[in-house]
Parts: sequence; C-alpha cells; structure tokens
Amino acid sequence: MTDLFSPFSISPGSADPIYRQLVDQVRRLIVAGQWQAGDALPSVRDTANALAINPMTVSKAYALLETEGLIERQRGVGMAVSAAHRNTQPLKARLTLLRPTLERAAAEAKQLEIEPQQALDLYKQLLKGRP
Amino acid sequence: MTDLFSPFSISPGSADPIYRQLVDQVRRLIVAGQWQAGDALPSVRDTANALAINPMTVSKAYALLETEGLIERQRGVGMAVSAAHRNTQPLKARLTLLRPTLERAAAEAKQLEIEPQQALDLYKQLLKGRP
Amino acid sequence: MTDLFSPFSISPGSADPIYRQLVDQVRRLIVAGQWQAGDALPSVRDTANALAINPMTVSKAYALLETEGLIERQRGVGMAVSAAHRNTQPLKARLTLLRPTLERAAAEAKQLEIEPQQALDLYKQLLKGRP
Amino acid sequence: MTDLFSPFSISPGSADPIYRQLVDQVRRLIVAGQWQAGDALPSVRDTANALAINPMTVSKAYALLETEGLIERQRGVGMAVSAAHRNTQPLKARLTLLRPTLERAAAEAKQLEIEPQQALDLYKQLLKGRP
DNA sequence: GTGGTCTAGACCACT
DNA sequence: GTGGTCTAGACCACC
Repeated sequence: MTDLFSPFSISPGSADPIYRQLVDQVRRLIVAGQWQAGDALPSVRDTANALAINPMTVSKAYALLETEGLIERQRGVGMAVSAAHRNTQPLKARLTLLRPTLERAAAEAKQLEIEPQQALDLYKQLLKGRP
Repeated sequence: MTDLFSPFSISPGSADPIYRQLVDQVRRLIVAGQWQAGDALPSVRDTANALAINPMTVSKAYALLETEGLIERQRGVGMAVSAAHRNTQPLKARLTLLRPTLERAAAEAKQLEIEPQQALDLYKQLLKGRP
Repeated sequence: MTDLFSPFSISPGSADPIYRQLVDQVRRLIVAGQWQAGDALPSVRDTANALAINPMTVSKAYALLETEGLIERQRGVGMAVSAAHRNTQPLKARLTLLRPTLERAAAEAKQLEIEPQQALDLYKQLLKGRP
Repeated sequence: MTDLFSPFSISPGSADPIYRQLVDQVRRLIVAGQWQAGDALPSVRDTANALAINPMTVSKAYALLETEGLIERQRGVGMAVSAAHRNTQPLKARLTLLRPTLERAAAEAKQLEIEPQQALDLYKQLLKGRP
C-alpha cells in the first residue's frame, strides 16, 4: 500500500513543467523553514503514486535539488534536506526569492501605465486572498 | 541595409520564448496608448534584423496579435494598430493584464512565509524604480 | 540520413554511466580549447544515432553541461559552446581538473607502500601510451 | 558499548559506495603487509558502530574479501587475514593495484592536452604530500 | 526498502 | 530542423 497523500500539489496543464513545479515547492518549503535540515523527503515512488505521475519526473526534480545543494542523497535510504543548509533562511534571503516576480510585475505595470498606487492596491488585495 | 534599432527588447536566454516576449510588449504598448490606432508596426524584416532573430519568429508574434484583433494586416503595406481597437484601454482592462503576475507573486510570498506588508514594501520600492 | 560518426566514444559497460562519460568528454574538449566558444555541438539525435543510444541519455548530458554553464541552448537551433566561457583554459585550470585523480593515485600508492619513484615510473610509462 | 574508533575512514558522500571503500582499504592494508596473516579484523558490529553505517554494508565488504581469498571466516571468532595469503605482496602485485587509477589519470591528461612532464610534476608533488 | 539509469516511443514548443 | 517533457517499464546498485 502506498501513501496517497503528498505535501505537493501540481497542475498538470500548467505552463511550466511538473518537475519544475516540484523543485519550486521543495525549495520554498525548505527556505521557509517548514522542512528542517535532516528531514527526509517523501520517497520518489510515494510522490509519484500520490500525484499520479511518473517516478522519473519526481526523480528529475530531486536530482536538480541535489545539484543545487538543497537536499542530499542518503544511499539506500532516501533524500533528506541538506545538513549544510541553514534552517529557515533569514527574511532577506526569502525576499530575494520573491524579488524576480515582483520585478516583472513592476515592469509590466510601468508598460501598462498603471499608477504605482493602483498596482499596490491590487497586490494587497491578492495577498489577502481576496480574488 | 535596415534599421538596427527596434522599440522591442528581448532576452534570448529568458524562460519564455522570444515570440511571446514580442507579443507581450506590443500588447502593452497598444493597451497603454503609446501606440495609437493606425500607427504602423516595425516591419518583420527590420525587427528580425535589429534583434538578430529569425523573421519567422517575428511573423509568428504578429500573426498572434492579428488573431487577437489588436493589429491589422494592410496588404502591401505592413501591419498597423487596429482601428477597431479603442486606444488606451480603461484602467480595469490594464489591471487585468497585470493581475496574473501579481497573483503569482502573492502565492510565492505566502509559501515563503513573507508578511504581506513586507512584500508590499518590496513591490513599492521596485515600482519606484529603486533597485 | 544521419551522421554515423561522432566525436564521442563511450563504453556501455563502464562503471560510470553513459551520460557522465559524455559530460566529461565535452568538458575536456572545451576546456582544452578544441571546441571554441560559439561552436555548435553535435545534435542530440545525431549523437544518439551514432552511438546507438537513447536520445534522452544525450539530452541529459547536455542538460547538465548547460547547468554547469559550459554550453548554451539556442532555442530551435541546438546547443553551442557557451560564449561566456573563455576559450582554452590556462594550464592551471586544466591541472585542476586532473588533480583529483592524481590525488587518489597518490593516496593509493601510499597505502600500498609503493615508493614514489616507482609510482612515477609507472605513470610516465602510461603517459607515453606504452601498455 | 562498543569501540568508537576504527582503522577505516569512509566518506559517505563519495562517488563509490561505502562497501567498496571498505574493500579497497582492507585490501591495501593486507597487500602492503600492514595487516599480517592471522590478524583479526575489526568486528562487523564495531565497525558499523564506529562509522555509523549499516552492519550489512560492512558484512558485504567482508564477504567480498572472503570470496577473494584475502580474509577467512573463523567460526565463532570473527574474520582474520587469510593464512594462505602471502604477507606483503611483491612490488609487481602492488603496482597492478595502482595501475587502473594511473591509467585514468593518463587518459585525462591527454584529453586535457597537458604535457606528460607537467602531469608528472603534479603527481610527484602530490606523492610527497605537498598539497 | 531506497534512488539511478536506460530504453522506446509519443507529443510538444520553438526557430 | 532543434531540444524538452513525460510515460511505462525494465534492470541495477545500495543499504
């Protein structure tokens, strides 16, 4: 029997590939401190089963994260959050990860000639979860 | 020889394809009213030369914009901003174009456990052009 | 018709995987300056055909080299030696790539209590191609 | 409680598996004559404890060495260096064990277009323990 | 049990 | 033409 629940959620029809969605989610979970150094990651097979995707797709995501140094392979055991990585990155580091998207949003607002205050209002609304 | 300058700027190494970058830029320039109805678009060949990209890539971008109704093909002359299209879209329409990116930024802030106020501060800074 | 020759040579039964063998060979060819910045790499399909292996295996090797920054993807065209990378690395850089293997060889000689001069003689012989 | 010291040193993150690292170390210690015929090997459990690895991994290494004839199982006592095996192998045998690594180093030097003399100089340096 | 590698083949996106 | 992604399934190595 396999675990049918997964900490990940993917949208198969999305623009960016499944493996990339997984990488991004893991990265944020670690950087935000929700996953601590040494914590085991869900196994490739369990994740593949739970999300109904191919194990290789999960494996590819994990391989990239290993290259990045965020997670480590423990042979015969599984993958774990890298010990070398400090738990819960400081606010500054987390803002750095958020920045690129906000930079793009700023560029777009400018091209659309939307006033900063109006762009800020929309963002505020979305941050509160109001659709 | 052709014009080596172009109103467009593309980044060949970017995540989204060149044709998409072109489409987005044209759309924003028109919607923001910087390009008015009847204005001629830079020719496919000039644009391709200036940006050192394949003419078919530019052509594909224009074709999509034509389908969208934003620009019109004037036989023997080139492409022009569609007359049917109201110049300078209302604010609401422009905010709709900005929304997807801000939605993504909101989702990322949440996953990174960044407080709304801090995310807003960063966005405000970027909107002011302060790097 | 496809190219049946390839600049690569692989040994399918080797200890390290095929994709790794490819990565190492490309890396050395570039670092040694035999492949210059901007040079196109053999296409994934051609290489796969010539070596009678799966295209994905070649693709995986290229993806790793791209991550490493040694080669660049030119969308719709193929892969090329990265322009950012200086052609023909200086001797020092090349020695750095050789060093790990020689360090291992030194450690093994020590454990086997082989005199330095005798280890050097063997290495000299092998460098001359004498089996 | 068991001995927390071990004559072995392993690197868990290395390319080659732990059991292989153990096999190679035992082999060199015996062939070099540092471990004599009849000497007892550290017990599987002690070694596993000291290195914080799975006992089965140590057991596998010992099993391979037994197959190789280098060590013998003494029922109820443990493993010992094989009596049948001549202590301190002749130089030729020890060079044979060193050869594969040097062959690889020679191939790499050639691909990197490093002159034999420069490769030899580096190896000489490393043999002297100068980092 | 764990992940890694490779294959064969399909489909997609880009130029 | 180019590479990218995913699938289904096999086999291997390691612990």
